[in-house]
Amino acid sequence: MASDERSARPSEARLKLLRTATRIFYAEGIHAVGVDRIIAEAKVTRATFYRHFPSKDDLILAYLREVHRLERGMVDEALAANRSPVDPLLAIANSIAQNIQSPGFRGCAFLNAAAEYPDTNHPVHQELTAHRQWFLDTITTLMAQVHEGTADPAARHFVMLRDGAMAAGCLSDPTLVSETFLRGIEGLLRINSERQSTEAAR
Amino acid sequence: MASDERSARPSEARLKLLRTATRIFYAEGIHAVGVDRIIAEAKVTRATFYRHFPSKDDLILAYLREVHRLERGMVDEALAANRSPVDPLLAIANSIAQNIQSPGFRGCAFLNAAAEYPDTNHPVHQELTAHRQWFLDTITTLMAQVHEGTADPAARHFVMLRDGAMAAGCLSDPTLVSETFLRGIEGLLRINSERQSTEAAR
DNA sequence: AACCAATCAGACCGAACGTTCTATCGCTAA
DNA sequence: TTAGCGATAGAACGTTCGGTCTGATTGGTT
Repeated sequence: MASDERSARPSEARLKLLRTATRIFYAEGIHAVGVDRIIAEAKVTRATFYRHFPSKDDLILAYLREVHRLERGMVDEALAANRSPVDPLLAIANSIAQNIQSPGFRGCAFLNAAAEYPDTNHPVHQELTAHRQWFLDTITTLMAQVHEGTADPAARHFVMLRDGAMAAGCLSDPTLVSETFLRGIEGLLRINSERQSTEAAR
Repeated sequence: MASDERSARPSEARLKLLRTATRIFYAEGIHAVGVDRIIAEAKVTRATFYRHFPSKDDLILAYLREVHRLERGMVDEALAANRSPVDPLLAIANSIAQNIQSPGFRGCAFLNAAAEYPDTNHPVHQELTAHRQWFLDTITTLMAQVHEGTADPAARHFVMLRDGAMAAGCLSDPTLVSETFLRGIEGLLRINSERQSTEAAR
């Protein structure tokens, strides 16, 4: 039965739409680009667009989910090549640093979206909040394997450095930002490994 | 001569416009709010608006300059009560932490603007870049009084933590974010003070 | 051959966008 | 008093916004 393809139905047009939207939304912002622009660059008609996405908001959500999928893939790669417990964290940090230095880097898609959708009840805001929670949870789990006692604050520290690096990466020299970020992560992981002795005095 | 008031001419209407724009732009974003909304809430007519601001972009620039003025005032306060060299840095960090926890906090106005105006040639982008450079320079100068050798990377580290804290402050628990931020700053300043002995081996 | 879903082409909708216009009002200086 | 000027009010500009609708054309399945 060839008609039973509801699991594998990428629908060429939908793919083009999503690819185009991802590129333009990330590069130029969400409110700044209209539906006309996207269907023009995707070489697709209005009717086709509204067949696949009931509204622009649905396309925006699909865009964020696509970026989430890509980032999750990056994390999974770092997880797959895990030798010692701290390696995945360093691998993720290196991946972030590499991302910042890559051409066309425009910051964190989710932080950018948060700036445009401050209303916490808006689906877009909730989508990005969910992504951030997933990332924090992932880092916390990894951090717990380095030092259980301070996993939570250490993970929050990691994410804070990441957020700062991603935010500043396209506003000043990406190389310097990456260096600062990696130095910060190294320091964080070093302190977290050494803390066992000093923390006992508290 | 009462006509010679070109230095002190706030022009009630202009003040209302700027105050309203600052409040709404910061709370809801820039592209998301139109001129209609601002003149309605400021209780001012279109003609009056366009008398004081040639275009919406000019109002946006005035908004950013206003926020810059406020932040500069905060830094000046921290500078005024300087006892030891590290005190101003801690005062600034505390002020940031307090800001994050204050009601209505919506992140960094300049990072939010950067998300909406990625074009580096746009006046708005250049305005926020100038602000960020000023802040980095300020922190670098202060950091140089703690330890000259590592002032530059330490200042970048400080700013990165600030950016991360400001970005995340309205996306998760502000109290936790503030704590994480202050812990990070404390660690940074402590390391920077202790580094003299360990850095010699490099 | 007949069908059906997807795509295309493009006119069309009301609303909102940033901006300009005309005209009136109220104050102050000459 | 009057001339001038900034603020007021509000209609209107043309464009773009997100979204709908009609109708023709395609291409694979039955």
